[in-house]
Amino acid sequence: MTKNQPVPGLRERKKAKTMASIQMHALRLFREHGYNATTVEQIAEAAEISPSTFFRYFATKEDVVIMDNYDPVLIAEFENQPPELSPLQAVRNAMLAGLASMSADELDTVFERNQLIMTVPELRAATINNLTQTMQMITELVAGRVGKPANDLDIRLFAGSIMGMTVSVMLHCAENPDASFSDTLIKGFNRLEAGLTFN
Amino acid sequence: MTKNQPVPGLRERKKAKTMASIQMHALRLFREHGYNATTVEQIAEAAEISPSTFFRYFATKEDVVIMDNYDPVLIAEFENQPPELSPLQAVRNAMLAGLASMSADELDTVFERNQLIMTVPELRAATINNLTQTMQMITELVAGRVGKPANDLDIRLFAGSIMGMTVSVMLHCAENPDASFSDTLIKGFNRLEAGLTFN
Amino acid sequence: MTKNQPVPGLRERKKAKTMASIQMHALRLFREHGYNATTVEQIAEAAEISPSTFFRYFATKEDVVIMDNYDPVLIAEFENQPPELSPLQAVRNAMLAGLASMSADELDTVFERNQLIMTVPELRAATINNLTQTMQMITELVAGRVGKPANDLDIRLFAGSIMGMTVSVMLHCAENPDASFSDTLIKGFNRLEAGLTFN
Amino acid sequence: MTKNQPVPGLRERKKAKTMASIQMHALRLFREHGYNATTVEQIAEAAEISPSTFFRYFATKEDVVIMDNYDPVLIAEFENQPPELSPLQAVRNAMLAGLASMSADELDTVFERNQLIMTVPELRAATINNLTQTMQMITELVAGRVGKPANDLDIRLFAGSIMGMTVSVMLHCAENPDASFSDTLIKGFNRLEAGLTFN
DNA sequence: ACTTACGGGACTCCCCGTTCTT
DNA sequence: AAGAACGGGGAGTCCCGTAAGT
Repeated sequence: MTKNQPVPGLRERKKAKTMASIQMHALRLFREHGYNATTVEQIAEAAEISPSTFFRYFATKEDVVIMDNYDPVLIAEFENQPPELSPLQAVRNAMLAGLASMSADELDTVFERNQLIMTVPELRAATINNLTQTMQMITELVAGRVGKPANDLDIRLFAGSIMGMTVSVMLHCAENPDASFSDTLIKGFNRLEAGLTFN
Repeated sequence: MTKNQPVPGLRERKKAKTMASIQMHALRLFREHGYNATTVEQIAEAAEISPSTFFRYFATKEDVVIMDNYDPVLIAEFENQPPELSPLQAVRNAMLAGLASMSADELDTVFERNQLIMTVPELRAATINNLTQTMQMITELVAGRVGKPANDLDIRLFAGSIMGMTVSVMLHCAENPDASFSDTLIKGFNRLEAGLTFN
Repeated sequence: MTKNQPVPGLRERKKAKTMASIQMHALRLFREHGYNATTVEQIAEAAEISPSTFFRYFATKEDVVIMDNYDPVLIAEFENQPPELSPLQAVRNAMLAGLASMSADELDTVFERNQLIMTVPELRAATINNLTQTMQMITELVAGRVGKPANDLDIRLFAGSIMGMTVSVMLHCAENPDASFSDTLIKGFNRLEAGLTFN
Repeated sequence: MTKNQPVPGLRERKKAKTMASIQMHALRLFREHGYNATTVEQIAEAAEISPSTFFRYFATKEDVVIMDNYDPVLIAEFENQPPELSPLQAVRNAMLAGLASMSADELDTVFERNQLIMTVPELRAATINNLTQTMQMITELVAGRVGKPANDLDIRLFAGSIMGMTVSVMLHCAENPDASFSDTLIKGFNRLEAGLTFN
């Protein structure tokens, strides 16, 4: 299975390039004219593809903003966490490691996307829904760790709370552009760990 | 405007009746044919109104499922909570009191809607987004209690975590029809209070 | 019920006018560029409406060509036929009377449409399907006349044969522009009456 | 090209097998989810081919249902009919002989397809259109028999009437699953021969 | 006040041509 | 050379909102 890695195939690369091109043009148009005011047709034209090709790459207009490759990274990092960590600590470390592995450029994009997402209601809804799925994956990994079934209530509550906290972090960073994503996230985990008390 | 509260006025009542009728027919159609397969036109026809009237009562198709009157209840209950309670306890008690104030019939409807919501992705997204707004309100109330601004990070993290936990509860109750909403919610708050640890 | 006739309502008239306009522009474009080469968007633009409005008036692109008001005329004429006529004669007379009631202009349009229909395979298929429904109606009327149920095999065979013969007439007239529709139809009925023999 | 008829060649057989497989899966999916609700992509996946390969075997989605090999059989049988028969009798015998040459299994498939075809409007339209072409062929053969040009009106009327009658037979058999195809067809020809009279 | 007409955009699917791969 | 992937483009459906009628 180590084959196929070095040569991703001419086709794959072109596909990835097209996808990136669509995303780039879309984000630019969103920035310039707003999300709702930009039509798929315009994006398609800018990216020099047909509207139907757009939908071949992204199932919905929202997906251009929502989609990322954070999940596999997150999973990989999580599985690297030493077993002596509590589940909460393991998730925290995995998320931070995921962020740390990004280049400055990537982080900038993440930031801009976050801005957009938190501003446009539809996008926010879609993202949160997406996060739910991410958390479902976390659920399964954590379940493995603590030896419980994935549909266990406690595990679910655990994952849901982290998700909700993360949304708060995203909101906060969208409103406070100077705030560091990582730092804010750390604070969030700390508060969860402390039982959400106010001193 | 001499009309008083107890008699909401004939016009108001008719409006409420129409709204309830739309909702009833819509939920029935969703149950029978699925959410996406049911068009607004079909709902309008079933409720014997025109499609445009539908949009006078509900801004979007989603709203038929989403809309509820839980928010004002929640606020009222929250403001009744004694100040010696911690914010977490106050929110918990308010939510439970809100649930307790419902009739068995209302609870049934809530249950059915919850089932639908958690099954259909669009509805789930919309609901969670809606919950975000509810939590925004909670945020403000809690801010008043603890004497911090509403956009304070800690308050936000607090509200977000509760929201995420609540989503987990809704998901769990949708999958386990026998589970009690209140009981599950209590467990959720307990876990938050305990710092999301696994013994 | 005699009301509403003299004043068809401003709305109705506008609707009828829009419909006629769409049909006119569509047929012109089909004539100029061909049926398949003409897109709905072009028709919409020519008729100064939006594409979605087009589909409000005609369920499919084919329907612009197919739709006519011949059926109610046919029914009315059929019911006027004296009962001593054989079913075959009654249908023949009704069809001929329907044709005779048209103005020269209308007949021209019918001719042009017939030309188009028989040339474009999709249109032909749709028309024949449409004819099947017309014949279904004939079936019911004839059933009433001869005192048999509408799903009786003999009645069906009767209606089907007439339909098939009619298609032949349409085809023949499309290829021979000088042939009279009525005359050819009469010949068709005569042959059916004679048992499709060749002397 | 020394290969002979009895052994159609390995490649041909594989092609036929793929074709049959596509058809089988398609009909199953149509039965289970309906014609319109089934996409070509789903059929392709079920038959384990790519969507584009689907279109290599069948020009359109409709063709999966429509296509049969009845035409060449019909022609062969027709040419075997003794010249003393009337054209109507010759066609009837040829059609019946075609049916008689089928195995019970084949007849079952024909039946099921007929059911589907008569139920779904698009398929019905396409089939009838297809029949028109079959009748065009009959036309030519009959023209040869009676010594007239193929575009002769009488010949056309002859063919059209038979086609229409056949559609009625198909419709009737679709609604009455117990009816024998052959018997019903015989009745149809008898009525045509008798001049479509009612006792 | 309630309905109808209509616009427009998202999205799906069919079908076909071209290009790439094996 | 066969077959798969990729892409284009048009038909058609539905949602939702605005404007104009009644």
